[in-house]
Amino acid sequence: MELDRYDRQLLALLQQEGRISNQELAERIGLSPSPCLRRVRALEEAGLITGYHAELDAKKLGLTLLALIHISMDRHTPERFANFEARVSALPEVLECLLITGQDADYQLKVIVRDMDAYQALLLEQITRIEGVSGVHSSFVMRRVVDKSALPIP
Amino acid sequence: MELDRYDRQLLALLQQEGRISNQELAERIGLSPSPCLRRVRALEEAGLITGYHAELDAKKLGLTLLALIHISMDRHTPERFANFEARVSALPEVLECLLITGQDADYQLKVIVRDMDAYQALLLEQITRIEGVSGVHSSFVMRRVVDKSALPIP
DNA sequence: ATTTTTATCGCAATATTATTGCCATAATTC
DNA sequence: GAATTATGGCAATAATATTGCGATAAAAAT
Repeated sequence: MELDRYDRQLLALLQQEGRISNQELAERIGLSPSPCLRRVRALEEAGLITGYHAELDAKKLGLTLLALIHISMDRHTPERFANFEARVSALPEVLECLLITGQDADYQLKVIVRDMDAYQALLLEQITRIEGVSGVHSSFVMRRVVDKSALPIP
Repeated sequence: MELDRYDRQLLALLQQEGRISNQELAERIGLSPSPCLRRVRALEEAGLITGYHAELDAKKLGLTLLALIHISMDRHTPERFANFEARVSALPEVLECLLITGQDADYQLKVIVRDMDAYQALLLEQITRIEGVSGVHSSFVMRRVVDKSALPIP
C-alpha cells in the first residue's frame, strides 16, 4: 500500500491522539471529514492501524516496580521454547517478551508489579518454575526517560 | 482515587479498544451512556487515563529491525546523564530509554529502524557520538512473543 | 434506627459527530 | 488528448456525545 502525505499525517496524529474526532482530524490534515474518514478506514482495513488503546498511569494504579528479566534456557528445543512462551503469555504482569540475540540471554521480559514482594513472588513462583529456564538476571527500571508507543513514520 | 468495579472494567476495556464508542462502552459495562461518559471523563481528569493512541504495524511501515542497546556511561555526573537523555529523546527511532540497575549498563534503549544499514547509521552517527557513552552492546529482537501495552488492573 | 447528606444513576432534550450516496474534479493511463 | 480511475467535497441521514435534572441508592451523622 502506497502512503501519501495525508496518510502519513493521519498515522502520526492518531498515534498521538487516538480518540480525536474525525472532524478535528479532518481539519488538522486539511481535508473535509468524508475523505478523511474513508482514509482512516482504509488504513485500518490495510492493517496499518492495528488498534486503538488507552494509556494508563501505572503509578496511580499502584504498579510501582518495572523490571527487565533476562532469561536463558537450558536446551534450545522448539518444545521448550513453545512451552515457555505459552506460560509467559498467560501472565498479566508480563508486558513484553522478546526473543533476542546475544550470549547472555534467550529472552528479555518486561514485567510490572506492585512492589518487590510481588516481584519476588512472580519470579520465584512463576517464572523460574517454567521448565527449561536455567539462568535468570533481573534489572530494575529506575526511570523511564523515553516511553513512546509512536513509531517513526518513514 | 478509589476505583470500583465499573472503573476497572472501563480501564480494561479502553486499554483494549481505545476508540470504542461511549454507547457500546456503556452497554458492555452495564451502565447507561451518561454515567459511563462521566466516569471516563473522571478517569481522564484524575490522570488515570493519560491518553489514547493508535497502534501501527511496524512491518507494514517498513520498520523491520527492532533492537535493544545497552549503554554504559564513563562518568556518572548529572550533566552527562542529562545531556545523554536530551539527545536520545530527540531521536524518533528511540521508542524507549530506561535508566536501569545492574553492572552491565546504565541505560537500555529500544530502537526501531528500517534495516541494518539504518541501524548502523543510528548507532555510529548518533548514539556513540553522545558525550560520555563508553560502552555499547546491541541485541536484536528476533520475535516479539508478547507485546502488550495493557497494564494489569489490580 | 432514622434522618440527613452525598453520590450516582437514568431519562430526555440538544448539540455534535459519523456515515453514506452522489457528483465534480483532479490525477493517471492509454 | 481522450478515456479511465481515484479521490475530494457537499448534503442528507443516522448515530453518538453531552448536559441538565429529578429520582434513587448509598453513606454519614445524629
